[in-house]
Amino acid sequence: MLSNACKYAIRSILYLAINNEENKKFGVKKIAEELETPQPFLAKLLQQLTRNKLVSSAKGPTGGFYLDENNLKNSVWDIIKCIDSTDKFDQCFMGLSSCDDKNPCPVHFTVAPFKEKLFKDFKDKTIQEFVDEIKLKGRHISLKYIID
Amino acid sequence: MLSNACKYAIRSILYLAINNEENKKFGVKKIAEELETPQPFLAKLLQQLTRNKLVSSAKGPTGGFYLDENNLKNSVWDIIKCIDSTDKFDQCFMGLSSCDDKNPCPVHFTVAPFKEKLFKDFKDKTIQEFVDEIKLKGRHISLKYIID
DNA sequence: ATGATTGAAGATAAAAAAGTCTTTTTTATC
DNA sequence: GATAAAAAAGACTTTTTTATCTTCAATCAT
Repeated sequence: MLSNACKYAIRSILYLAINNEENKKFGVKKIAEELETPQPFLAKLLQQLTRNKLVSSAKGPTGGFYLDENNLKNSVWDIIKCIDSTDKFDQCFMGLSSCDDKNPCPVHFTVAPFKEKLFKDFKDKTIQEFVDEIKLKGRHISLKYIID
Repeated sequence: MLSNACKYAIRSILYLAINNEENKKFGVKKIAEELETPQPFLAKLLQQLTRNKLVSSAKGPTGGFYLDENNLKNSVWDIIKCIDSTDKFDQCFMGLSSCDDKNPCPVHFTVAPFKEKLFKDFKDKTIQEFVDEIKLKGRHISLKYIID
């Protein structure tokens, strides 16, 4: 459903949001290591996110990526729009060009409520709200410090 | 989640199952037209399905593809295994290499029950049972004769 | 000032997925 | 038997996705 690129992008932004502190920035190297993603590929993605104002950046030593107040007001949906385009979410699981409650594919009524829930997570919440919930509920977006 | 190839394959088999009649066979051209899929691409897929005994075929004039009794005992899951491999279903929606109830990604508890339901549809039912339900409940797998 | 560090940008490469084309083989029918 | 219709097989092409590499620009620290 989501491309690798988009997964990396979402997790990067969540990583920045979770570790967000006044004047703290993170280099590509650090982020790529934490999330276990290919570094140069992630660099390109962060550039794209920065161009689209989903992430903030500073060059030079002590530079890096971070989220400002406005960045935190975006949604996960905005990230998907930026990297993947959201077409896939409208498309039928079975590949029918038209699939809805009236003319449902065999799994339509399994997929539809799932999409509804995802939309609630991705569209309605800001990044800030999203990570507040992540922290509250103990979700994770990196694999480096898993409790087993 | 499913590749185009796999969607075409599933819908082809469902098409054959729905229209299954003693001694009735369907050529690639017919199936591709009905399902609105690229014909030569579908031909390759049907070959692959035939090699793997998910579909039966007969060459020569009056030949074509059809499902025999054994073919109807397979599941949609078998088709997915044949065309796509089922790895994607085990993978985390966010791309984490380990994501489960203990160490869940932010959308794990949204995705997990959805997968459960899909598995019930795809793993537990035979093609025959699947299409019986399709007929009973009025689902569709082609787009050509949609009631609007 | 200047050099080290970090992001920005663009070109390029590799791999996977999607799709096409051509030739061969089988077989029913005339 | 010849012919035509259909699947089988394999090579080939195109597009998309994923990933890398190299050069340039900015800027902090000394």
